[in-house]
Order: sequence, then structure tokens, then C-alpha cells
Amino acid sequence: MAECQDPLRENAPPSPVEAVPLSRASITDAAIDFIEDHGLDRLSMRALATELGCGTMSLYSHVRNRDDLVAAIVGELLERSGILAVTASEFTGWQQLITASLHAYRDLAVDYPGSFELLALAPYDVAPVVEHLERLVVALRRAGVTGDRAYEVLGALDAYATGFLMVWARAQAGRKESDERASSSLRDLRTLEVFDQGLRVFIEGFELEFARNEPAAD
Amino acid sequence: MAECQDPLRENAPPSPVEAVPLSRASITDAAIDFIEDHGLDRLSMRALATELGCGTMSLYSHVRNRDDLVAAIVGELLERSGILAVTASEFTGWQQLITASLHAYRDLAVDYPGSFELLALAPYDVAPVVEHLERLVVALRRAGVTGDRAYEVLGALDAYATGFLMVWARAQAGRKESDERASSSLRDLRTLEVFDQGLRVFIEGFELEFARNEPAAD
DNA sequence: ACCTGAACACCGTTCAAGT
DNA sequence: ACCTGAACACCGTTCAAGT
Repeated sequence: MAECQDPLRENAPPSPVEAVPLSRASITDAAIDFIEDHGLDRLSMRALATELGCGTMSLYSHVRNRDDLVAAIVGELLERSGILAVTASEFTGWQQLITASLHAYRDLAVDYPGSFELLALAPYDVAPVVEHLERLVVALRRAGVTGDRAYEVLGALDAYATGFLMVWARAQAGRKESDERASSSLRDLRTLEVFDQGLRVFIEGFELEFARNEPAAD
Repeated sequence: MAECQDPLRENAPPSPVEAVPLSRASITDAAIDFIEDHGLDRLSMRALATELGCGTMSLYSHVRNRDDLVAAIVGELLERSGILAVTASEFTGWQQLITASLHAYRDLAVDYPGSFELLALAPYDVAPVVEHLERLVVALRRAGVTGDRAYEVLGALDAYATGFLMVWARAQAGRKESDERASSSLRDLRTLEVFDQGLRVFIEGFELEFARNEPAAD
């Protein structure tokens, strides 16, 4: 008795899901839910285990340590966003590819404001992200940008999106505590429009630069 | 005996400065040094007290809690950067004002890579920052930008700088552990040039926008 | 006012022991 | 293989007691 799926009812906190068997995936899903519900700063191995109705150390059978759990969360969020599929489909130019990618990134901040910070500050090492970047570089090279400069341009645009959305997500997550839920959605849409506008302006700046550097190519 | 200024020599760790009397300022300075030496994640009230050669709770006589210490650090870094003085001097246009401000911001990341994150993620509430922003808004309004749009433009440029420099500072701080100190400075300068380039491109994008929206004003 | 140790309520993680 | 409680080495902070 007292297995993970069947905790003593009298002591169990009123958690929404706990019939799920423990696995790396179910732990990751629960962690994401936990962060969105209670905030990133409240996530701990102990609290997550309590939420799942199992002993703390049971988590370590499916996850190496806290960093590994964070990596799993980042991977899961990337998968859910479909951001990696963006560059796999057909777009006409680098502008559309980058815009679509960063819009998917933006939507991630909207859907997971509490967890977004983990994603924004995660190292680039994840394999599928590198692949995704590579496809964007190819698109830029088709526009006459050299490989090195392509990485710099992508880095700059990514920096803008990351900086903007991280501040936005923080404000969003912080608002959950206070009670201004009613009027918030309008303000939010407004701010996200500003995000899109800034992105457009930044891209236009690069178009200007590319046009200056490659006038004889046409 | 066993006062803060005169700890038992035999038990005292070999810390560089400990003749300084305890005060909000000395604690803040020591915290900044500690972060740059050992990393932000190693900063704790207990470790800082040990570094200062005093009991943990002595810190609480000069600092309300950890968040208050962080606020003091952010304020001190802002002061050291001279970023607030930038907009007090005379510049010709909003482009120069913003560029100078964000270059001061950039230099802060260079000088305090370990602490930069605190600054980047700190809430805007600090009074002098608001004042600084206000002066930038005035400069933009002189260029025909409405007040609301001015805040948006500043937010976008700040988002770029924050996103770029935070990633850079993290990489910088992380490199301290590894032993690639020799070849690093060249790479660093290169990356900071990319920062400046991106800033120029972004500003040019906004110039383009402003020119489009106010063609009849001239 | 300033400093302090003990204590409380938390962490992540190792270990030895269970099934 | 999966799960677990006890234990270790940490946190921030409160409290009561010292000067």
C-alpha cells in the first residue's frame, strides 16, 4: 500500500491528477502544471513529489537531478510549441521564417508564462534547436548573407525576442497573484502587438543593411 | 572579542577585505565582489557573512532581507555605471542618447558579468531609472514620436540590450570556471561589436518608421 | 542600535534498505 | 527496476538574549 498511484486519501492534498503512473514524461508534465499554477520559485523536488503523491526520492528514478528535470521541461515545451516544425515547412523568405519562428516563441510565453524563463535562459545545446537554427542560416544565406553574419543576425533577433518576452512573462506570472484579471487581457494583447511591431522594425533594419551590402548582386 | 572587525585569526578564512566596519554600503560592496568571484548562485546570507567575518544575523541589522540586499546591489551598480548621468548631459538627438545609455548598460555587463542578471531582471520601480527613462522619452518626443509610442520604442531597444547582454554575461561568468582565459578577450570584443551593430540596425529601423509616419512635419 | 547563536521550516541529494 | 525514509549539508529568517 501507499504506492504512488494510491496514496492514503486522508493525507493526500487535493491535486488534480495523480492517477498517472510515474515516468519521466508524467513528472515533466506535472512540473509544468505546477510551475504555471504556483510559480517557478515554488517548484522543488519535494513539493513536486507531494503534488504527485509519492516520495521525493521516487522522482530520482526517472530524472537524474533538478537540472535534468529542467532540461526535460524545456524539451517538452519546445515540442509543444511546434517551433521546430516552422522551418521544416515551406516559406518564401528569411523574413517569414524568422517571423514565424519568433511568433511561435512568443506564443510559448503566452501559454507558459511561468515556465518561459527556463526556456529563455536554457543553453542552446539542445540538438533540435541547433538544427532549427541551421535551417534559418540557410535561408539567410540564400539572401546573400554570409554564414557568420547570419548567426549574428539570428542572435540579435533572438536577443530581442528573449529580452522582451522574459520581461512580459515575468509581469504576467506576477499578475496572477494580484486580482487584475479582468482588464489584463486587453493590455496583454496590446503589449504583444508592440512585440510584433518591434520585430518588424528590427527585420526592416536588417533588410536595409543587406540591401546596402549587396547592391551589385541583383 | 569576536567582533566583526576582529574575528579569531585561526578560524578566519583568507578573505581580502574584512577591516571594513559593517554597514549597508560595505555589505553591498562585499556582495558584489562575492558574486563576481564565486558566482551568483553561491551568494547566500550565510556565505556572505562568513566572507565578512561576522555572524549571519549581523547582516540583518543593515539589510531587511535577501531581496533588500539585491535591491541595494542593483542600486549600487546603477550608480557605478554612470548610466543615469548620460541623459543629464547634452546630446544632439535621441539616437545618441539611447546609444550612449545602452553602451553604459553594455559596459555594466562587461564589468559585472556575474551580477548583471540581477540588474537585468530587476523591476523598473527604482526612482532614478524612471527619471532617466523620462528624459529619453522627451528626446524621442522632440523627434515627433508620441509619448506612448516612445515608451514602446524604448522598451523594444531595452529588450534587445537586456536579452543580448544577459546571454553574453552568462557565457562570460560560466567561462570563469573553465580555463580559456587567454583566447577569450578577442572573442568577447567581437561579440560586443555584434551588440553595437545590432543596436545600430535596430535604431535605423526605428528611424525608418519615424520618417514614414511624419513625412509632412518637415 | 548593533550583534549573536539557537531554532524553525525549508532546500537538493546520497545512501542503505526495501519490493 | 522502482520506490522509500533517514540523514547530510545546505538555505532564509524569527526569536530571545546579549552588548
